[in-house]
Amino acid sequence: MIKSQITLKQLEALVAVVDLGSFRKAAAVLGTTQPNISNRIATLEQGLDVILMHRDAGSVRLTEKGKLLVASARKVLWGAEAFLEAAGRQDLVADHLRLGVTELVACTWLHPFLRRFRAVYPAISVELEVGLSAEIEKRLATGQIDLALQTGPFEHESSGSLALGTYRYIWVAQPALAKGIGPRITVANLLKTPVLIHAKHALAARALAKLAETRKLAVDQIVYSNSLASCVQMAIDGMGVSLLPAALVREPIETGALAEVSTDWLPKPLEFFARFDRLRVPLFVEQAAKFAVETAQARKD
Amino acid sequence: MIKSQITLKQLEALVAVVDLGSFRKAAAVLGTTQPNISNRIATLEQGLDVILMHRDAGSVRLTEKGKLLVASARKVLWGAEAFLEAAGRQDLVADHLRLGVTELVACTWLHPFLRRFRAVYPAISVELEVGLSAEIEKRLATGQIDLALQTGPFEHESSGSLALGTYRYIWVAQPALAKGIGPRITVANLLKTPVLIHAKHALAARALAKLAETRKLAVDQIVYSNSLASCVQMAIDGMGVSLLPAALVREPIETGALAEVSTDWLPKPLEFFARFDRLRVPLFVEQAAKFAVETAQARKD
DNA sequence: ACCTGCGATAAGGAAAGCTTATCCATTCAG
DNA sequence: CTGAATGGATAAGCTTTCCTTATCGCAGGT
Repeated sequence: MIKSQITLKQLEALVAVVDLGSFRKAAAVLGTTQPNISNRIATLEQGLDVILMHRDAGSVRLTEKGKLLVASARKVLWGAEAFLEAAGRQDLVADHLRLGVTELVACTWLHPFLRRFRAVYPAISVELEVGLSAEIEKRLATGQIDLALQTGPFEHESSGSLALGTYRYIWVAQPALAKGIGPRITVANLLKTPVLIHAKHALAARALAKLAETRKLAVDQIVYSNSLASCVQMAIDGMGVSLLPAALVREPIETGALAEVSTDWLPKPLEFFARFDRLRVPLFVEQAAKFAVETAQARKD
Repeated sequence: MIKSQITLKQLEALVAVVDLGSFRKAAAVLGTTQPNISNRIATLEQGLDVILMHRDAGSVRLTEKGKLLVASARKVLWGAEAFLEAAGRQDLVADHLRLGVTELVACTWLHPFLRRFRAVYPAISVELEVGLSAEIEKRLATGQIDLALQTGPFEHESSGSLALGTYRYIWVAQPALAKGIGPRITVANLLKTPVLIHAKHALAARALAKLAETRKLAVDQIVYSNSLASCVQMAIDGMGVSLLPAALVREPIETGALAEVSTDWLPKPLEFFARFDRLRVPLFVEQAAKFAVETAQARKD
């Protein structure tokens, strides 16, 4: 038995204030008024006989004890969310999923993934961020996002990591250009035409550069683009051959906008993972990671 | 955010009803009235749109979903208790500690242990049970007690287990009897007088029996007692020599009521452990186990 | 059939929780 | 230095929830 009138609402108010840095914002998010939040925090403090935060007009700074208690309060709320899940009422869990994905994910199965997630968690708003895998990893490590759908390898380990499958590369070019190059050629020949490649794919781009160096190949021009979609477009426009994940160019190949170029060399396939911090994150994030696995599997090619 | 007005009180009512098997008892324990409990459960059910239990006058049976949710509700409440602990307000956590101990513990450091525990958790009532180690282990395995202070070895593993130290045995007898036997003798000679031994100490009693068998020793009489205190008393009364944990006979030896008998054989020391189910139990049980370690250490001899 | 023990229900009152309106302190611009 | 803007505390009144007392209907045991 708990001989105290602490309330889930009070704990909710506490973490909202801490996360948003302001009573008024917390009130807005929780759908109530600032004085009410003020009251919940004050009641909590009185009930515990503890000062949770110093509020000098314009700033809210947690006390040491406050920091401790916020962490503990989060666990209680996750437990409550898990309870609602167990009751099959995910619709009553309203929270944010801060999601970071790479462009390849965004261009392939992100949409069906989000549909699936929203169907199960209609009340959870998704804050989406598309970026380079390295950027996303950094934000995951600093706790700025909850779930990362990104490519390996990683600098830091994360306590939760599910494999999403691999994505093979292919060389593609505008059909006219491809025909000019011929059916089955060597990379040596390929490099005599401009190459469009995604800079961020550290592995693929570096592997190609190393290959050119060790084999002492002549290189016409390599265009690095931070945007995969741009690579596809430039390839379609006939600017050169491009090394791209097969999944990304399936549609332009089917419509004849691009043609595959067979060569004697391809980089290792990309490996994708759903990553999160198992200790720091509510249950629905883990669930979202599982959805990602299923969605990615279904879309596999 | 939780878009539901589930309340800690509701969850508390739920687990109380399940644990006590009755709305009225739950009301009594939670310090309120039966209609109030009725209301809390009903409100919870309506809020979740779930039927938690069937109540045919005179019996309360959980539904399948109910069982699931009770487990989840417990976790939330443990989280809330942990929150109060983090706030340094253990006094606001009122619960039961169902404690099983062996007689040796009860006769040595149980009291200081309980004092220590009550000082930190004044609101937690302790339900104490003294029994044979095997009995206690069984009750721990079936979830009827939360914490066991018992001797190894164990039939089943438990997810939480802290070593409490070892207790060596010594042979003792009434001083007059001890003097008659002599200062340093063999077990062979010792067994010619009646031996008082604690049946439950499977290891010690069995070791002695085996020794007698392998060495083909003549045995006068072995008295098995399920009560350690009785062994001590019978030894003091001069009924024979007794093999007992040293800690238990320190006081009668100091007052001269008993004297140690040196022999060429002693069983292996008793090993004590504090055991609990880490997954099933609130935080204060783990804390209690730590107190047991410290208390046992302080009393070590 | 009767008594006993259980949970559900109804009605009134007590105690929260919430909102509107206002106040006071700090910060920053001009 | 001043005035607007921002952010939290406070007061008063109202709404809602929660809790208690009293009573009912339903089963099982005798």
